Amino acid sequence: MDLRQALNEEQYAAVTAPDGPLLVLAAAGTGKTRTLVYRMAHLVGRGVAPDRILLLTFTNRASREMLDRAQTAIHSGVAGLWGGTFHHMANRILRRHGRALGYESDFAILDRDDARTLVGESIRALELNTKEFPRKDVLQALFSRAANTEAAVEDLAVERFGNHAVDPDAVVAVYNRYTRRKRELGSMDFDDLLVNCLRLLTEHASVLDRYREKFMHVLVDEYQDTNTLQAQIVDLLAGGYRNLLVVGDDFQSIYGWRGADFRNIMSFPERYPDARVFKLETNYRSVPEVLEVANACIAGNPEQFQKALRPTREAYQRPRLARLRDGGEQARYVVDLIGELERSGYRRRDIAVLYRAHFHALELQLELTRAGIRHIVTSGVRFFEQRHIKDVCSVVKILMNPGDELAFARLLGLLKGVGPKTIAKLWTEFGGRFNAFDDKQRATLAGALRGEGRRQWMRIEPVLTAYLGDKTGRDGGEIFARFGNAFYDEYANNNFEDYERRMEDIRELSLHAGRYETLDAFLADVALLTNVDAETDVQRSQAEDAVHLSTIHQAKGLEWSVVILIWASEGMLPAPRTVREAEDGEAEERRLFYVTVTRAKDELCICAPEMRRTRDGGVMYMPLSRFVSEIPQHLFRRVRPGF
DNA sequence: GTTTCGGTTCTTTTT
DNA sequence: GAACCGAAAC
Repeated sequence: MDLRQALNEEQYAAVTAPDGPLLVLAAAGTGKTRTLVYRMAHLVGRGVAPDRILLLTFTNRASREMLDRAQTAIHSGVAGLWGGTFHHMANRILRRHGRALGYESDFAILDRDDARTLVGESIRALELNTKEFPRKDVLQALFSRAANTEAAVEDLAVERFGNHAVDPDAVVAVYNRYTRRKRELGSMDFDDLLVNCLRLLTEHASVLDRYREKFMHVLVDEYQDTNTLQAQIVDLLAGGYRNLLVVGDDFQSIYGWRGADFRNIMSFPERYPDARVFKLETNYRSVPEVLEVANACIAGNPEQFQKALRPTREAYQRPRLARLRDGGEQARYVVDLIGELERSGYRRRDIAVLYRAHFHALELQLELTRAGIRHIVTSGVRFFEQRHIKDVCSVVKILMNPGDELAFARLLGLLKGVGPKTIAKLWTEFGGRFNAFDDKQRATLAGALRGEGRRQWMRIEPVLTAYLGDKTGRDGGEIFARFGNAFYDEYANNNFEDYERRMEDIRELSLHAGRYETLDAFLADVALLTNVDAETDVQRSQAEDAVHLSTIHQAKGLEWSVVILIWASEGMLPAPRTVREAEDGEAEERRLFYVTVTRAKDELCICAPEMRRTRDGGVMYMPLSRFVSEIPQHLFRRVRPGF
């Protein structure tokens, strides 16, 4: 492997840097992934065993991509290297050592939907479910924010609801109850994974020492999007050998609302005074005209590292700026544009349409369908959070973990004539554990049901007992098929319009589960794999030659020949709520615009409708997004579609 | 007493 | 859609 040949000067310096803390400031499109992959290869080449390396990434997709590429680059392979998201790593450590904090190794992970359910239950139990009191999803978001910023729930409640008629103490009461319920269920939500991992490393020196010793090298991708918990975890883990490499770009920090603090990357040199700093500024991705727009955009956020993206590509043409009448005209314009691009040689898979929020794309989806243009939407609903997926997973969950109240409730709730009351009564009667192997419990359950619900249950029961009977575990996917045949096929057919698609999902799930050695291992992953679908979207759009539709957030780390941004209008981008409520809202929204621009290799087209129908039937005029109008207009090519 | 159904309202971003 | 509420149906 010839590093000199594979890398430019900047990258080579970072890849071959000696041990010790390293900060790589990698602007968009400058070969950041490449640098990380080759650094891993370099370390292994120098004799570091792969299992002494920890690679922390922001998404599962990024982790997989890097490990795949490293595998190719290194002849001896990277088997044993720990790679994944912070949540994955925390999960792995906590399964092993969580007992020190009072958790069993088979603790359940609550996904967002589960967490919301528990919060809702707490609100109800405290009889706070009035019109004035915040809804469960609002409070769940607030609790999450508190965890990720290490703030007190009470402070956030005062800040958020102080001048409304909401009592902060009541919010705290809900929080306490929610926390207690989580403990009762022996479960953790996403945030607990991080919080508890940090606690474990802080309070249990033996655990900390073990991992400090293990991880001789720690590499962190997208460091600008780490929050305080994650930064502390990294500092602790790397605290022994101090071989810490962090890569990031403060200008692509777009997760502030989730507690990410780009000051982590700004202050890295202060926390590690001996850190070497490398800058990657040579951009290989985009044509100069696109980079000019990106550079002009940076100027809007003066308090950040000012850096310039240096182009390497030939001059091409300026990005288009299309001012359109309304969403309908925009949708038709995008369809026409795609046709035009296809005629000039682009494939559909080279094209992405990006937007701030999922609902911005609704109109366009209809128009694309009407025009027969294949497209793939990276949807807002995570694969494993969809109802039908959670329904069939509940069968496996209750089998593996008899104390999983949420799974029990979900499964029984599918039966005709069974509602919350019946479920609660049974659960109490069972003493908080349902063991499908227990004949008496099964008899009680069957006895409590009548009519159609009972008939349905009698068909489900053999699926459970058969599973426990033969203890297969190996062919994990089988149980989904059996449950489908016995009950869910019919249920789905009666309850879902898009029955076909959902059953297809379940077959897919069954295959996926079958790839795991045990169902336990599958379950441990399920909650964290919420994005399985989104991460295969890229491959799907490639394979099916489809236009890719995605939020800007989910486009992070990706690139396309052609990027079309829709709704670059005030009121849509920036999102008004962020500007209003978040401290650095406008700056972060500007970074979002920057991320959009820097995804484009050849063509960038910015669409900005002038009008939008309001709910009450009126019409709202929308100026051009401030992020577009603050940029020198001669950098754009104005287009006026002729209608 | 429970469940189910129908009408209404709102929709930022996600591990 | 999906979350919520109130009314109808079982």
